[in-house]
Amino acid sequence: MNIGEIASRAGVSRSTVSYALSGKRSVSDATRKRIQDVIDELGYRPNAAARALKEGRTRTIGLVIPPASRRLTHMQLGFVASVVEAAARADLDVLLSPSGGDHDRSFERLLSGGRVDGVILMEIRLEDSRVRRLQNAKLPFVGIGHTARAHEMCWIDVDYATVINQCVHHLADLGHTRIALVNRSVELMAAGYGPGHRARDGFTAALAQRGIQGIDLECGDDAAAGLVCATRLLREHPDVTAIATINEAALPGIQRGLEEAGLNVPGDFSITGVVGRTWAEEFRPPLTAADVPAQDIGTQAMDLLLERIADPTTPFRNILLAPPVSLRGSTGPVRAT
Amino acid sequence: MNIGEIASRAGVSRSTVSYALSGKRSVSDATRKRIQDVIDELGYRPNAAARALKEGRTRTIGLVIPPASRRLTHMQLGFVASVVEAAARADLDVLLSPSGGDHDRSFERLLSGGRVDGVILMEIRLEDSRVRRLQNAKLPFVGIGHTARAHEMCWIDVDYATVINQCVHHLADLGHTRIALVNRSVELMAAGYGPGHRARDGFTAALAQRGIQGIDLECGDDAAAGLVCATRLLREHPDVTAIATINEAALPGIQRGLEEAGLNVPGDFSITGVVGRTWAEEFRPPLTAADVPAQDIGTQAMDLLLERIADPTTPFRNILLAPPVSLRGSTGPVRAT
DNA sequence: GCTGATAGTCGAACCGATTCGGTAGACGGT
DNA sequence: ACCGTCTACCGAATCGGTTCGACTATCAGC
Repeated sequence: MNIGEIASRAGVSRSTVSYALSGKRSVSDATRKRIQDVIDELGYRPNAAARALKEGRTRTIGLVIPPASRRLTHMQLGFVASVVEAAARADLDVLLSPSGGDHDRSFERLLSGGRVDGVILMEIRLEDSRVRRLQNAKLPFVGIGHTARAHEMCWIDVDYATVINQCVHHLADLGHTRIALVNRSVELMAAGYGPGHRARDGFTAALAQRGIQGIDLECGDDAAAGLVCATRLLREHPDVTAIATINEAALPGIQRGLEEAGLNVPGDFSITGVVGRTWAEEFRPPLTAADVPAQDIGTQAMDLLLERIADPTTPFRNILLAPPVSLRGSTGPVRAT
Repeated sequence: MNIGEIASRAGVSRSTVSYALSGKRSVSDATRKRIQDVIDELGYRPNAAARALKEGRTRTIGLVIPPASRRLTHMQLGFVASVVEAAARADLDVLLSPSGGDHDRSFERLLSGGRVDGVILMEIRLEDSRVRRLQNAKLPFVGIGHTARAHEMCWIDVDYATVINQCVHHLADLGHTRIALVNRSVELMAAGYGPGHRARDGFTAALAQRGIQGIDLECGDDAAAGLVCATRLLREHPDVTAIATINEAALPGIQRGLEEAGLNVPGDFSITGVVGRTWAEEFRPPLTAADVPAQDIGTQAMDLLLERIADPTTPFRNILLAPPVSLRGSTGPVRAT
């Protein structure tokens, strides 16, 4: 069932049906009604591929998420949810591509001719070949995260350096002088994952500013790894009294590790995190954390993308967010010994 | 840049380029190489819309998820992740449609001509108009969940009735005689959300079988609601000593409520849940729960869908899973008074 | 040397929409 | 009566692939 079928049943030409639907030219009320009746009766829906072919756009955007094997953090989930919601508001569909590596077939297809009108890229590494390939494909795209060369693309990102810097200052203000940074996984760090490296930079800078010492740890992205990491930290560095982390997924495990070691939070030990807003409250005790407005970030990424799709020649815009640290129950003054 | 451009640069006809790429007719090695060189040089990729138009299929499936406003449970997230992964393995793309209601534009687009080859539908209600609309559109689809009329469609589902029944029996075995069911939200129940109603049925049946009494509660799908729900339960029904719940999202709040009331789990109070596998371990204490194999379910849903796409006339298959209750640390014998 | 099979290629039709140019008829102004 | 303007509609081209039928050249079999 195609537009020709509708046209012949309504006794008009195909172009008239098209104009009746799009309203781009005038069609008499009588004709329009006749056409609409036929359409309603047959349940006709215009073929999306044909329309996309002719119009040269698909009204679909691609969203590149971390590979399915890796569980999304709450923050990433917030990004995905808000991008999807923003796309729905703009009457756009979202094509999901779970791909991290270079030669991911799903990513290949995204690049392929006219599959999507634009792409939002998540979990970007400092050196990320996907960026170059999107540029080569001349596909408008926006990053949630950015590469080492900030100027080469349009992005929105959390300022992990500043955020971790603030966390360390907060802990130092409370008297902590031995602080550990629990970073993302060894693999991600080795792959040059931006937030991890920027967090490390912010951590090192803050330590220097306060003249205190820190332990820099990498930790797998799940609760089990967090438990192992916390346990080892307490054993190998018993003088550490606080953790700052950007590793959301490890947090429950870190907490469990502290608990199993008989440490009370915040009485004996302090933790700060960087987590999606609304999630910090779900910890016990509620987590002192930089509350990342994941909803806003997804929405703004979508806005940036729409802008680029509308006019691909606009200069790249970069948005860096450094949400302040919200004080909750997981940090306190260092215990008097 | 289209196939004609490649053809003329390689000095062959468009059809030869097509055959060189698809391999459906023989092309001499020399010609194939010449074509491939031009393609590599120009970075040509066939237009997806044109191919879809001609072939009559898009190699894309639609995944209907709950509206973006509602946060996905871990279990649902597991479904999404595994469907996406399974689709990637089958070289299919996934189009996301966040839609619960009837007249969701994103769902409309999914139905529209040839947008997707098939659909996986999540969070199905006992009466769900989307099912009828997919049937009318003659679009192959598979439900993760099912309607009141089990025979009308192809689906895979968790047997919430049996699972909750088992939970209650387990609690009763431990001596609990006042058990509360914490169900999903009032809104979902009112909308006829299947798992909620089936869980209630299983709960009622188990109570009758054991000759004990229960409290049937509805609870919003987040931690805050869980806290409120638990607090009120303890106040209004102080004789209750155990909770069985299918409400994953409320669990952290329920735990907090018990904790704030000074109740020790499992010493004073027991909890059982129905949660995505791997998540039960992340609770403190680890949650006695029916571990839903969300990964398998997504994968199997995909298999069912591929089967239906390949042959839409196959009889509907229905798969009902009742994962056994895994004993962990959140249930124990009722406290001697 | 004739026939038949096969490999390699081309041209044209086709998928289902959109859109441009054209035209018939109605209507108003002069 | 003539011209210009609008409205309402039609026909054909077009988007970029795939695929069928046809054609040529080559080679084997007899």
